[in-house]
Amino acid sequence: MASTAEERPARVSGIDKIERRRVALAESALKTLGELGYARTSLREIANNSEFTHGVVHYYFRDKIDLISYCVRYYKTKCARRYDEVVETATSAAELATGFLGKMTQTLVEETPMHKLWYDLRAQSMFEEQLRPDVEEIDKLLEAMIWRILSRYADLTGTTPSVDAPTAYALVDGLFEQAVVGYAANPDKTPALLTDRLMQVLPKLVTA
Amino acid sequence: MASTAEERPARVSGIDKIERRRVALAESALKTLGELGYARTSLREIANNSEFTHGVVHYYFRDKIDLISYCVRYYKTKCARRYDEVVETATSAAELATGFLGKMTQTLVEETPMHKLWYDLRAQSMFEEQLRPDVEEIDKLLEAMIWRILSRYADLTGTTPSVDAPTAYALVDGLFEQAVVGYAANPDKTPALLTDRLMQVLPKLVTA
DNA sequence: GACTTTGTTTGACAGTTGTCAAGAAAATTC
DNA sequence: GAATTTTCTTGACAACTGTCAAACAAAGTC
Repeated sequence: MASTAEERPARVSGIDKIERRRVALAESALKTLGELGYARTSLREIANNSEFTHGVVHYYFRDKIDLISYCVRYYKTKCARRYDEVVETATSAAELATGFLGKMTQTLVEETPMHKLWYDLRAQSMFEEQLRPDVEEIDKLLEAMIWRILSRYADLTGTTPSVDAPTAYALVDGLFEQAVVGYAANPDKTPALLTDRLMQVLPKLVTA
Repeated sequence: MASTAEERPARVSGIDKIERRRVALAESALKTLGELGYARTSLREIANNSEFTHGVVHYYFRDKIDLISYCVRYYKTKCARRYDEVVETATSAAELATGFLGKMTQTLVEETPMHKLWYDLRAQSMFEEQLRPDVEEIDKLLEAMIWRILSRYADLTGTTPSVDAPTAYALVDGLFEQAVVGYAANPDKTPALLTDRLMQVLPKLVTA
């Protein structure tokens, strides 16, 4: 839903320009959102932390939800393919596991604000209906992502997944969310703990 | 942290009265918070949905965080012992499993707002440091709760848990959170799905 | 029954929020 | 290079926020 794009009589090159402006705004907004969270982030705060004025935000986005919604969808396109390379290039189960866990702890550490924001927005979507379609879409993407990994893992070990895709996603996501929440209090040990726990769990998700 | 209780020169009976008032305020606040979520709930909204005026809120709580903090701790005392009876009375693994799952789907359905609020607050705690100690405490309580169930389950099946307590909690919590988020969109099928998925997973958390 | 303590109401404050509109500036078109 | 369209700035608005304090009511104390 939302995010009006067409409706402007401008020439073709203008649409691209508008889209690029939108992306710039979204990137700036995501930075602020990641730091402050949904509840504490205002349009003015977003504008202040960017090179734009608060009026511009309203020129490119109908309202706040439109902006957030756009941000969420923009963000999704950058993250759900994170493990694709690992899945495609791994030639053994161990290689896949270490590659997967390496990338996962890496994004946990390097993109903490984005993950915090994601769990925040998913929680908000329980109260704000307008966010629900976007959140649902991302959840599906992430579920598919986990499923690709697990399928490949099963292939490489000569086994088959012993849980369905939604279950696998919920389990892995539970561990990852725990790590994201715990990372603030304990940034040193959390990545290793996550790795350890996923290593414990992964073999249990397949059966010979 | 927070929630000033002593510091009042009142007589003993007065403290109880104050505490009872606090509880009444907290219960009212929890109702509103559960419906609207943390971000959209203001002190005035809380007061409006109660028999009190917004001034009273400030008479019993130093500020907003103090109130929320109190609410969270009050809420926790009512929920982390939810499965104790089932754990103590079950005489077989099957009985324990069905009892546990029954209670879990029941609370999912009957106390949805509270669970939504919990996940919301946990997300907020990533951005609001003052909430962190309370959230951490509840998380520990819930972890212990899950661990009691899993231990008993292992006893009754003559096995031992194959994952540690934080892992078990993260896995079960992942499934439950998925159910809470999904419940809004699909209240009919979600409880059954949760039951099914937990039934798949539970046996995998123990080894002979 | 006067007096003090405790509890509550009410109204106000300063700040912030999302939203919008009028007009300046820049870009584009002819 | 004038006219027009697109982009941006600025300032304003109404509503809402957390907080507080002064006036008021109730209860308890001597």
